[in-house]
Amino acid sequence: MQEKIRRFSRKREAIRNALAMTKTHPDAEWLYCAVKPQFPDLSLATVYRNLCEMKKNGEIQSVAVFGGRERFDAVTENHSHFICDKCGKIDDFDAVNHDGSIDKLAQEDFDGKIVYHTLVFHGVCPDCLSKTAD
Amino acid sequence: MQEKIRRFSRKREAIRNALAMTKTHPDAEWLYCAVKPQFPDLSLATVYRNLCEMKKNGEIQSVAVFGGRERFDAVTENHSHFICDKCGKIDDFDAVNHDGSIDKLAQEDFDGKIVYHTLVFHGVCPDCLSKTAD
DNA sequence: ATTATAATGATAATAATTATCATTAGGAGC
DNA sequence: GCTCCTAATGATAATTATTATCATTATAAT
Repeated sequence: MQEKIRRFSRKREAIRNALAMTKTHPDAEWLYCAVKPQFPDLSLATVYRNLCEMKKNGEIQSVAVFGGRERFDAVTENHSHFICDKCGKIDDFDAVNHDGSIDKLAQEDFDGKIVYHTLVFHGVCPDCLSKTAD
Repeated sequence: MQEKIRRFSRKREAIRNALAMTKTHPDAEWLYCAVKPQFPDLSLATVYRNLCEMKKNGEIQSVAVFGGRERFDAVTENHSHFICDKCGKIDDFDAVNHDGSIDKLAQEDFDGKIVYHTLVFHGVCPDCLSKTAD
């Protein structure tokens, strides 16, 4: 089967850039709203399509699913995340150092193939903590 | 507000046991099918309700979401997982040793509250690898 | 400019999960 | 045992994120 040739798309670029520019690890709808002003004829389906494709290509990664919504990250280098289970905020979490070596370690004595890993800390963020202090 | 008293429920027990007895890290529907023979009047809603509640209580944990379905684990002690991105199989993955100490490490210099973490390796399982070998 | 087809918009379809509400059952008190 | 309160449930409708469909548009090679 012939490999599909990939064409340039200004909307895909805009979606990619919007994702790269935020640290909120947004979902599809957030990105739709972010790019919509620049391309008023943007369709939500296009956002989903491109996110799915860029993810398959390894250009972006899926960080977590919160409240049934998939959340994305333009940074594909190894880094861990913190997710607040109260408000759903997701932050990069570099306090715990871990690089690709953990994948190599996992690969030893394993017959399958390790491609990547996710390390996600769950808890309550500072903001929600102070609100809960009743 | 009065704390809701929790009553015993034989169906909840059956769901919990079905989850404890498998190593497949199943989703709600799988558990529904597993418990249905024992309780023919079981409703899928009951499975969802109890999974949600036991998760909130910390009795079980959610391991990952694959193909839009949430997958559960009765084991709440720290252990990592491997998920095959081809077939969705999820296995315990103890090759990489990590205990609760990583949470303590993460907690240092962090103003929020760390509750737990998930470490999930993604890749292709041995079975799918051999099938792909064309 | 012509042409092939990748990408898109609009929307219908799908599917997992949640909400609703009338009914059933756990368990405390008698 | 029986009564009562209400947690738990079954059946099903509603919600909602995501995916599929298909006619139209845009990319880029010639």
